[in-house]
Amino acid sequence: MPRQKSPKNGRVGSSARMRDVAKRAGVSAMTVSRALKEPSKVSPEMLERVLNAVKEIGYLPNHLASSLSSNRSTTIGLIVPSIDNSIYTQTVKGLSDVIKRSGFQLMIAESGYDTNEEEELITAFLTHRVSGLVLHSTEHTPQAIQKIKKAEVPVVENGNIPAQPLDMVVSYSNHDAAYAMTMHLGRLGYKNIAFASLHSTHNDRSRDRLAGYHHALRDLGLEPNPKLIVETSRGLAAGAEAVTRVVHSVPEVDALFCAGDVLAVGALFECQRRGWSVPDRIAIASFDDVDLLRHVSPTVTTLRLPRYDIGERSGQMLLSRIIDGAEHLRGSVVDVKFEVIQRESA
Amino acid sequence: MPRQKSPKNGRVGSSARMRDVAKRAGVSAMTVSRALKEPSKVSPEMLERVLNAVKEIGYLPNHLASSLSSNRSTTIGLIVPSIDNSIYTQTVKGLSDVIKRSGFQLMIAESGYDTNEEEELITAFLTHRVSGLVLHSTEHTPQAIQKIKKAEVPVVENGNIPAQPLDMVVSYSNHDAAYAMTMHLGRLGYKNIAFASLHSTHNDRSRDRLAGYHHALRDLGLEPNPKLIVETSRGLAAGAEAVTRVVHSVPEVDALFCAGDVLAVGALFECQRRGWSVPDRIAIASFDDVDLLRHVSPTVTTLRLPRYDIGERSGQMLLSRIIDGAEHLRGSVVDVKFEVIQRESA
DNA sequence: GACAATATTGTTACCGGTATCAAAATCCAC
DNA sequence: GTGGATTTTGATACCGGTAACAATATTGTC
Repeated sequence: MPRQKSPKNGRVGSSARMRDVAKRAGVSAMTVSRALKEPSKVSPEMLERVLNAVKEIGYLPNHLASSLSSNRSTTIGLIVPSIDNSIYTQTVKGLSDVIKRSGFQLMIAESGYDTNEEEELITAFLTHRVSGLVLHSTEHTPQAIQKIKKAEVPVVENGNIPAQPLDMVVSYSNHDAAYAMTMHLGRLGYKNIAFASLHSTHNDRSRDRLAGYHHALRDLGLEPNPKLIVETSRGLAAGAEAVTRVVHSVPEVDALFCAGDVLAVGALFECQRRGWSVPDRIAIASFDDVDLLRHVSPTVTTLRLPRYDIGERSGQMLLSRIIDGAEHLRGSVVDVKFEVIQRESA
Repeated sequence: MPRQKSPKNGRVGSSARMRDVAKRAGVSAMTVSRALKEPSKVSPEMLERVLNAVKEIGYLPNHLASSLSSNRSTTIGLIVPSIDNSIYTQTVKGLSDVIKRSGFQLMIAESGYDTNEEEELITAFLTHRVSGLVLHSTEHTPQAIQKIKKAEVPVVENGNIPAQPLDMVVSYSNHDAAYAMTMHLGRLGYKNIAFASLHSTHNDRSRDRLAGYHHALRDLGLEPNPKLIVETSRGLAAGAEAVTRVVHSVPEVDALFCAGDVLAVGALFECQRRGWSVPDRIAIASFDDVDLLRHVSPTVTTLRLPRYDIGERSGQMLLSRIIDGAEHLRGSVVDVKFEVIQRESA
């Protein structure tokens, strides 16, 4: 009779093991495992005995052991540039809502718009054996790319449509969106359209937006003017500053396209302080449809980007790959729709 | 000579194991483990050989195996009522910044202000063997409490100062904060102070805020008037609605304390639409110092709650318990400071 | 009622690390 | 140079599950 295998005396009262449940139910550990994971493979009476024992003992399965043994985990890693930026939180929520339904857990980390930081986080996630990754970025270090390829983990990139996707992509095109809004302003008759962007993020998203702006100017037959391009930082104050600077260098400016964050609101407040009529003195357009833009006066013309949907779609595709092994999704690029929302400010 | 123990043919190219590194470096697996975890316990030349082998093979340690074997994990679970509410994201960032430095990972989930949902998430986190929990809530189901106690996991509660803490607490007092702001309004001479709160969250936080408001009225010698209390939903529109409703039922109202979310901004916009002067016709005060409140005109009087600090402090205390076994922290309650920020709106 | 097919349960080895203790190497003082 | 203390390395069992296969029970068919 093999006595207690583990002579460990310090077993914490906390964690009952599967074999404890098994003993209590008078079955083997394997039957317990099956009862919990594939109830259909177990006879009804066994199932009941096991479930009772689980409840009596207060057994909590150990996901670490389970994942290690079965070589599959139920965690998904998400890396966003910034955790406290409302732009990303909607996407996070979309993703969270989807994967929660499948019993997956989300590991979230923040890269601070830094690809080296991102690489470290990817490494950390891989050591935790996440079964999928969502990267709200389309720029990565070569090492990061290599590690991901080697780990053979499905990945979704968000935030832009990259020229060379890592794997799957769900995003709008920053180029196309900026192009659409600039064209919209041009068709409304504005001739001196300024462009404000965030200098803190010299990434492909900013560059593509700027390219879209230039592309639209060309198609509109307008002369690009470097003085109409303002780089600024984040926040309401920065939006105000953008107005000040562009008006100072180009007094005849008649429209300002704020391509990021809440810049447009800051710009609008600055115009109100100056007593300027928007859009008569200067039109204002924004990039993201934050709630606020509908409630200020005048209401602000902007782009509607389906940020929640992007998270949701990303989650669905990732889970299809992980759970159903949907290999046909490998490398697919979903270019989601956006639309220009015309309001009072332009 | 024991040949390859595992006859498994389908080893994915992805994951080299510690023993692969060991073989390459010509040492035992145990030496590799020590070289990576406790380099001081290994001779310099061994260390170098191991690190080279790690690099050559591209070895990524397996945290699942490590945690299982050592019976300690490096993940921390965080449950917030809502992922996309900016109020919580600052706390999340504070926590994230701290634990990232220690190499811990954050698992984040959203309870939707529902204690049953919270219980499920707590269970899920415990199956993942998180080494600590942060709950942005102070109300829990009895089962949730029981599971946490049984698992013997350190916990930090945020969001309020509960009468009966689960373990550690880092928060401001909702009662005291609402009391302070109401007293402030009273001392400024306002007599008919209305109170707007969120009906969607019938939790202890809302109740304590209301209690603080009543307490202050009593101390100010003001008669409480049920008609001055408005319950509303979230968002800017709700703030506007609060103004409309309270003015309709109590025309002589001279101050509105918006105890949540961005209600105050919505209320302010509504006043602007009506052409009312703030604070002459009606004063407005808010509960949280969101950036916006400093940029609208008039600027809005509010409370400054150290939300980032709360996350930071929570992380520090949790890590002390986990890493240093700082048992003296068990049950400690940190009542963080807040302050009234007087601006133009009151 | 006999036998093959199927469903149910159990046994054993292993997932990839680490705790523990034993063995070997190195150090130090006298 | 010797013996004991200390440091460095290794062998082995085990963490708590599951895959794979074996053993047993049940079912269906003619």
